[in-house]
Amino acid sequence: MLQSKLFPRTAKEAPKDEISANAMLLARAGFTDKLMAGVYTYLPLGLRALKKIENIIREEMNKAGGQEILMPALQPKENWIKTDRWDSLDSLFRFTSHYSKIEFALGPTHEEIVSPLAGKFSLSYKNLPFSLFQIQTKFRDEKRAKSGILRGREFVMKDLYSFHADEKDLENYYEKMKTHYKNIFDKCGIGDKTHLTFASGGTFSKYSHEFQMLSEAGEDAIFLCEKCKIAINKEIFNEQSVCPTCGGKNFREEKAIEVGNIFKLMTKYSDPFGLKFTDKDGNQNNVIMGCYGMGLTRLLGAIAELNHDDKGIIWPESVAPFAVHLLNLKPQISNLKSYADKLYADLQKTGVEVLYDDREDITAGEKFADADLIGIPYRVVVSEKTIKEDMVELKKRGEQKVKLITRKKFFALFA
RNA sequence: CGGGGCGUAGUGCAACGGCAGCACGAGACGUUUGGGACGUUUUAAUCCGAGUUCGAAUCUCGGCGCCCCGACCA
Repeated sequence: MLQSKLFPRTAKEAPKDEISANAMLLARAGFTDKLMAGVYTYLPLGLRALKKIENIIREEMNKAGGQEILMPALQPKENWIKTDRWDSLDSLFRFTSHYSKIEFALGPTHEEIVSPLAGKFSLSYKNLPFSLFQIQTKFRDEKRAKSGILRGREFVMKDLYSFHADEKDLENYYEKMKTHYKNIFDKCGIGDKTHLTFASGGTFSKYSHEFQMLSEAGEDAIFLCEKCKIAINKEIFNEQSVCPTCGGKNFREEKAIEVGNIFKLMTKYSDPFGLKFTDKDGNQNNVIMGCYGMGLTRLLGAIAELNHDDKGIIWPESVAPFAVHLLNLKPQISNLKSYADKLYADLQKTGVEVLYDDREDITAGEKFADADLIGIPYRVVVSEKTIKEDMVELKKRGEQKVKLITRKKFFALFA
């Protein structure tokens, strides 16, 4: 991608109404644009990063045996009446068609859709277990949208629903899903900071689990067990201050961002929708369900929140919108231009994603500042200095040292 | 939903009740070019509606919007 054509340009100052680090940096660097409170456009750089996260999640959900589907965001009132959530769920967006007077909801989650969906097809124990997931835009009428993309009224979420013949099978799958979630956070570069957290299970199981990433920007308080590094959330902590995993009693209170959560739904949704299966003996039983959520846009914000300095974002390689930021300090000098153009073309041929700062009449300082702000992992500089020695200058974002290496060595990094 | 703060060029900030100004950005010309360069010049704004006043960006009331704290968040 040529930076001279990249929409939009970066901004020196953050919008005055953004306070949180993720929102200020993502806005300045041109990743996001706010349309209204809690509603954001994902610009080319932001969408690229979001797609990286999406693919990491999709790959892991496929490994978990999930089958990807796409359910409607526009949903009929009746489904929500059946579960009593039409009136009770504050965050449900509801509206009426001007023509037919039919009432609709905008989906904040999809138990009300996926449960009857599964129930449309006669299930036997032979079909179970199976799981369905989607990556889709959700709508929640938040009382208070906040912290940039961390809590939005419209956001992108992965939600997976699993269907089982008995509780034991759900339990097994649920445990496996913890590992898949951990893999995702590891791949996104926040594994070290993200802790499995015991949370209230509601009326159907003792606990649910959250995945909480330590951050001062977080809105949740968790209590981290000093012994096993598993956490329990405030609600649970008030009831019992013993670690459910290791029995430890020493906790450290931390602020954290909830980047995922998983629930055992049991029959809470199969019940109202009559989602049953036929067992070996020909009896009809309720399907046992689990659900597993993860906010992609929130994850993007959390990663930016965790990985930045005063100059900009420091993207993990797995999530960065590009792998290499190629800076030509003086594109108006023709041999520098042809050298950098060739490097750009060769990188692309090798399959390296590269953002090429080919802009003329922009000072070197501004190019460096933009590179720091955008936060692409590898910065490669072409200048009179480097071309003289037929070397490229390489610097990793977040590190101080700059080194001159041969083209060959540089390309070997991406072999 | 309770409390607090704030709405002025594209962005960030000024302006005692009395000519809306500065910087950045964007455009033009020239000089520059390894950490957000310089000169000349052009461009562009008072959230909406009432009220008080000779006169309102400024005061009052209402609305709308945004941010923060809290509550809430299957």
